[in-house]
Amino acid sequence: MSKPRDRIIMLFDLDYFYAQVEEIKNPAIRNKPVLVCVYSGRTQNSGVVSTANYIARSYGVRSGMPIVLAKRKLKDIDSVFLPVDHDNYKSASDRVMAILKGHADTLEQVGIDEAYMEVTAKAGGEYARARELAVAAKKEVLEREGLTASIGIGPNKLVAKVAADANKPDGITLVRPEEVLAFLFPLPVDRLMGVGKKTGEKLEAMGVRTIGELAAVSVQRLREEFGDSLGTFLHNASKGMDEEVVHERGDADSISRIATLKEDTRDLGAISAVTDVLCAEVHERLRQRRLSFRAVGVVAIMRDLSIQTRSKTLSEPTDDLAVLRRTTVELIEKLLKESNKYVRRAGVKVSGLVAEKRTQRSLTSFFQ
DNA sequence: GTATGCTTTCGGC
DNA sequence: TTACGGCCGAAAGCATAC
Repeated sequence: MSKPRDRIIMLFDLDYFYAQVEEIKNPAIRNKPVLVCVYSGRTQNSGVVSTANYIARSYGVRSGMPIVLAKRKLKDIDSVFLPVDHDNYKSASDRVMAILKGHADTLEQVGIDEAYMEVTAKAGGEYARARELAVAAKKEVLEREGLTASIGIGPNKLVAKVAADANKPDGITLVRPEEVLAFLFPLPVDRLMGVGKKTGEKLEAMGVRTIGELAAVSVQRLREEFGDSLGTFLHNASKGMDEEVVHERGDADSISRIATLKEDTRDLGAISAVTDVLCAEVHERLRQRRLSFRAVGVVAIMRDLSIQTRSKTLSEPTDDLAVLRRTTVELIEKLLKESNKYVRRAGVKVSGLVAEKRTQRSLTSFFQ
């Protein structure tokens, strides 16, 4: 068994990304609360805040907050509400990621505004040099794109991620291996990636609030409470141990579209009318990437915001829009049969994506 | 028992 | 007091094959 060499990993995280891109596009809004929103189209202000700048956050506005609630928090404050402009954010993101590649051994983009950077070789294994790389990356992104970012540096992805969150916006946080425990222990457990609402509440009930308190619980106890997988993960994470490798990611391996219905309904025809459009949009994206799909999934977000999904794997891949539509309707029908709730939003997803083979047309269809 | 595949849920951004 | 998007990947949970 060979011992893996010590790694140095950075997490690069663009600050309040969508809102920051909007500030660059229109600098006049920079000194006001800026909220980039997803408008669902159901009523004038139905939808949620996707990203808010730090001025808006100082009034209590948060990502995922209903727009109407954000409006209430900003009553009588001169604020800017903008709809998402995904194409613009994507092109800014692409340019930033291209810059980051030049500062890393390996770049793993996560979402539109974050990337893990393995810098072990580039930094020669030295944290002081890793910091210089972080400074250089931030400088180049600021000079070329006008965007600030926050960076965490540590011995693995888990520590790098927590470190990046420790000093935002426009910060660099470096945690050397010998500093990991002192850095993590005072922090609340939910700062660990993988500890969300559910796990956080369960830990709270066990009297565990901080990462240090989590580290004091035996791995046996954690495995009893959370199962082998999550229990082992929590134990390792509490001590800042993580072996996840930084790997470049290819294109997404699923394509999905979802939309909010004009009104809640259980009518198959009304829902199909919407999913037919979503299917066509998914199909267009498949066509652009020259892909066939082998699995189809539907999702329904019900009136009470609970989520139901159904999916079906086909016997062989296809690129046929009619098959996509038919399968979607079939799955929605099944879902409605198995739930009595009203549907608020409906979505379609294809997965099992494979490079399109030359479509083998049957003799009958060939002669038709 | 282990490996693999499929469906559904969870949760980050 | 309520309020409420659109993506994505990972993992859980279960079934089947060997």
